[in-house]
Parts: sequence; C-alpha cells; structure tokens
Amino acid sequence: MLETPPGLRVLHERLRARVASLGVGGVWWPADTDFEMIAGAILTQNTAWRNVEKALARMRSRSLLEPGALLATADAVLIDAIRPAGFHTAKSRYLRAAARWWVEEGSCPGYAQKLDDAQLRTRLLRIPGFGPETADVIMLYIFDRPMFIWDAYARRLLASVGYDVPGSYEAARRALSYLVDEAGLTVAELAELHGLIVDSGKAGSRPVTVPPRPHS
DNA sequence: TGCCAGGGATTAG
DNA sequence: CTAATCCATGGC
Repeated sequence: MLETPPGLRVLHERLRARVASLGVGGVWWPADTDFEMIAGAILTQNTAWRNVEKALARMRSRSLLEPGALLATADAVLIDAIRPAGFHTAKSRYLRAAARWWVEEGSCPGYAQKLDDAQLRTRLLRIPGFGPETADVIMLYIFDRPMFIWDAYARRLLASVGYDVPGSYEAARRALSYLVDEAGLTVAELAELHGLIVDSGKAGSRPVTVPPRPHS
C-alpha cells in the first residue's frame, strides 16, 4: 500500500527545480581557503550561519583564518573574535585543534590519498570538535569524498517523504546509507544537495514533499 | 519572553 | 546503544 519514497536523486532534482524557480543559485559553501571552510564548519555548530559570518569576518580582520597565525594568537583574542558565533570558549579550543591538525597533517599533500573513506572518517573523528557531521562535511567539501550529510534538515526531509528515520545522525546514516549507494550521485551533486537541503529546510521555506511538477 | 540556530563532548543509564 | 546536559550568543 505504501509507495516507495523517492530516492536521493529524485529529491535532488526536486530541490534543484524549486530553487531554480526561485532564482536562487550559486555555490553552497563559499570560502576562500580550505581552512576558512573548516573554521566555518566548527563555528556553525548549533549556530545560525548569519552569526558565523560575523565571526569569520572578525577572524579575517585579525588574520586568524591563517592557521599558523591562529595558533600563535592568545586565547583571549581568538575567543573575542568568534564571540558572535556563541560557544566561544569551546569553539576556540576546537579551532585550535583543527588548525594544529591542518598545519601538521591535513594540508599535507597525500594526507588522505592512501586512506579510504572509512579510514579518513575515523581519523577526522579523533580531532576534538569534529563530530560525525563536521567530519562528513569536511570529507565532502575538502577531500572530495562522496558523503551525504545526515544533518537535522536532511533527516526531517527524508522523514517527510516517508522514510523511517532514526533520531540521531549516526543512526540515520547507518540505517539509510543504502540510499547514497543507490543514488550514485557525484561529489559535486552531493555537495550541492547538502546546500539545497539546508536552504530548503530553513524557516520560511516551502516543504519539498510536494514537487513543483504539473498535476502531482 | 521563550526558543532555536547548518553539533559536539561529557556523563549517566 | 539512547538521553540529558552544558556550551553562550544573536535574532525573531
């Protein structure tokens, strides 16, 4: 009786069509450098992106988007710079750990080359401040791995179209990872898909459960 | 005023 | 394994 819910490829097409009709487009995660992207991934944890942008601007004006400079900066300066993003004491530690990792390992050519997806993920999860979502985001946007981001928006979307979605990030990933294999999306498509899902999930956006197609 | 925002770490069961 | 709690600020 219950129909099979749409796969990720169909959902991607629906979101694309909807966004195109709204005239919204462009790159999802704009960042001048890889480390800026990493910093954004940390700062955005449980934080509105609007406030992350303020924190990133304050970091930029203090040269703290250069990991070496960040590591040489006093805690108080870093904490003050990222204050608009909240959780500043915790996030300053996370940024420092990320900077250290990026300088010592992550940015080195060949760092990820001999690691498969699971091995790279395990490594990233050892870094303080890198939880499952942050690790997956960095794998997708920095290391070009074909990851789907199972964040709250994605889980709500999948639940709304009929999937039985476990409540936590990792449980959802385990239960529904077959969808990613089925869809066979490219890294570029997955990167765009995450952006479309987050964008569509924000308050004020229309749900995607009803696709913008003639006589559904 | 209350509630949540593109989570993660820690602790308790 | 899941659930609760803390982290701390800005915006509606």
